[in-house]
Amino acid sequence: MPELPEVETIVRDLNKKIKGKVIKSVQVRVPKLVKNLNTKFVQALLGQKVGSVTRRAKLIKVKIGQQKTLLIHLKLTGQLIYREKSGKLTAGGHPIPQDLKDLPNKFTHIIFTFTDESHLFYNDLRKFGWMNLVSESAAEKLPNQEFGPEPLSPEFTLEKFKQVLAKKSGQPLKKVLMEQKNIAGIGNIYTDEVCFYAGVKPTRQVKSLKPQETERLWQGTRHILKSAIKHRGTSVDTYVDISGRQGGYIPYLKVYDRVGQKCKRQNCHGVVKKIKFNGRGTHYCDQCQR
DNA sequence: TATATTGTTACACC
DNA sequence: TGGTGTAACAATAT
Repeated sequence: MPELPEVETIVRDLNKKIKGKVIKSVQVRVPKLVKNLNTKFVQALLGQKVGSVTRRAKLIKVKIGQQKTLLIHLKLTGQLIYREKSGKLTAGGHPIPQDLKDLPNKFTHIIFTFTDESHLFYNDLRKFGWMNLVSESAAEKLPNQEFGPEPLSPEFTLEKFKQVLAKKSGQPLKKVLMEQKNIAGIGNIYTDEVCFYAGVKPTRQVKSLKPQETERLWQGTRHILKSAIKHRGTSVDTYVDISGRQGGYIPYLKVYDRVGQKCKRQNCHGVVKKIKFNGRGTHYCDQCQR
């Protein structure tokens, strides 16, 4: 499921692959995935040149022509897959999920074709994702009302993190870390991983955190997100990059999806537990997380 | 067939 | 009015 590191990986790849290409055709097979869909959606895209691709939280922003931006949210199971004209997937020997070898497949809902006959496929098993074509100015303004600071930006200092926590001192840690208005881009996987890094249970009340724990949470947020980007994200579900390759961060997961397995902390003999908390599957080691 | 899945949002409530 | 907490929602696999 794409969170900040997975979306960042996709954005970087899109910049390499589709920036500068001109849109030749757009096929919308499942209309509900396009917000404000009308005849102008396709019309406004045709013949336009793709500009730079950026990210805000888990939202992908694709500049279209001079004045428009295409917003894309992958939600749980959205995939963007880029394919050259030949249609052959060249992942350099990496394994490709069977259903991605031959596209479009039954989960392909939107298809962009560029003038060089390359394609960008939007696949979505659950159909929870969406895209929306908006004016560039709207794209610049809107996200800043919806999202807190980017955790990897220079503005996300320890002081800033403390301020965010101070406003939510009565809430449980996990809830605060996952709320996009507080900090942008962290989802269920990386929340659990950050809490493990800091040696703190995700269920802790924010106001109970000691200064040292707060600092480790801040460090952990930055360290883990950076590391996950370096390894091109985590594929626990359907996530793949735009070439169909899975992310390489799975071996580095300490608690997420490791229920019943031995704690990876040195000298800790605990076993990873899984509970339902804040409505979500939550993983931690109760030996070394306090 | 019931259930789990998760990011987002609608909505009830104080 | 605004903050908060809960439930609903999307569709599918198992």
